Amino acid sequence: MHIITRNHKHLADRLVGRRKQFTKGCRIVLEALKNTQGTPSAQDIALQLKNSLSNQAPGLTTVYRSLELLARLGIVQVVTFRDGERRYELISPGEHFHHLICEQCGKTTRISACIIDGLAQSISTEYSFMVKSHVLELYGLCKQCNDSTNNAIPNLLVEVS
Amino acid sequence: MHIITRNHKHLADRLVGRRKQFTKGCRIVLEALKNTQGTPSAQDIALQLKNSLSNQAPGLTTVYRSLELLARLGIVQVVTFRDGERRYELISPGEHFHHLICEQCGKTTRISACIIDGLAQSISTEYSFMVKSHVLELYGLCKQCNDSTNNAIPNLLVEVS
DNA sequence: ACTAAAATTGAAAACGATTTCCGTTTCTAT
DNA sequence: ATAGAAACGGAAATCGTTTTCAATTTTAGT
Ligand SMILES: [Mn+2]
Ligand SMILES: [Mn+2]
Ligand SMILES: [Zn+2]
Ligand SMILES: [Zn+2]
Repeated sequence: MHIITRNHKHLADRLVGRRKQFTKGCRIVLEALKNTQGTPSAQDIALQLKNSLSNQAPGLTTVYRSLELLARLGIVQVVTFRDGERRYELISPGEHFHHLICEQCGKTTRISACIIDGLAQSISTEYSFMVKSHVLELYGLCKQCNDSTNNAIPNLLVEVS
Repeated sequence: MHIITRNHKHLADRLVGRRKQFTKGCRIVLEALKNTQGTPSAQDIALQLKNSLSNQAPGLTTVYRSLELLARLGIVQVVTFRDGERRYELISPGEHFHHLICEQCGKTTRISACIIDGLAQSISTEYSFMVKSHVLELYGLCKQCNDSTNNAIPNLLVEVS
């Protein structure tokens, strides 16, 4: 906890609004996100903490509140896939990711490829809209699922919509 | 056998799949979508129908069921913005849209500009992932909101994150 | 260290969108 | 007309998330 406090001390200065402090709960949630790969939901995190920390684990409410703060601080990205559940992943401030989501096995893959550069410019001129952020998620089949599906039903159509 | 069939009717429904017919409820909901611009939620639609058709209006449950069928038929696109509420809009089969969402006034604009063409190909080769569909939504400020918030800076800035 | 004020915590309750249940109504085919 | 199948709709359930609020912990002033 000392390490994390030191590493993110600069963030503590920016705390404004409801949540004012970078608390132990936040530190624990941040730690959990660091140690987890994937894109867990708040309940995933709370459960994992309950399993690893038992009675020391922060409650679900605190997990939600911590995630909200971390997101506001810019070190957590909130992502929502088709099931509507909010999921969270660690980022560096200013960074963002997109995802490949397998519709069959549910596996998600972070990708940093971003296509916004030209688009934002053309949107700006065509619609007079200032793009400040964007969401891009790609749905389809991962290699394994695509292979196994093609074996069962050979030559399935390749549709890009 | 009648008793058993009746008691487990809901299970059988789930196995076979739900909606089978294009019913009056669907027709009414479809009509409502045609006459509405914007991207209404199921509750928006139900309320509007209640206002216009009074006791003839389909109930909220039927609105949900109709929207589900219309989406499955490919003539309704389901979109979810940051508030997580599902919204619906009419499309031609195979068609899809993206949106500009003003973070200040909430105005949304459909755009048909699509960036998937090159991306799906490069994703396929780099990640062996078959892209079948995608979600792209752009958040920012519409012209009016941008002008009123930064009247000091008349030029439209393009911030891409 | 003491103490009062401020902030955080978490269990329970509230919330809101969506889904499920199930009795009633409508449709369809004979 | 009749029976079986499907749809309807209101109530209840579900589920992720937020709010409430009393208790606890932390902070800041002395
Ligand atoms: Mn991007
Ligand atoms: Mn597209
Ligand atoms: Zn897969
Ligand atoms: Zn606006």
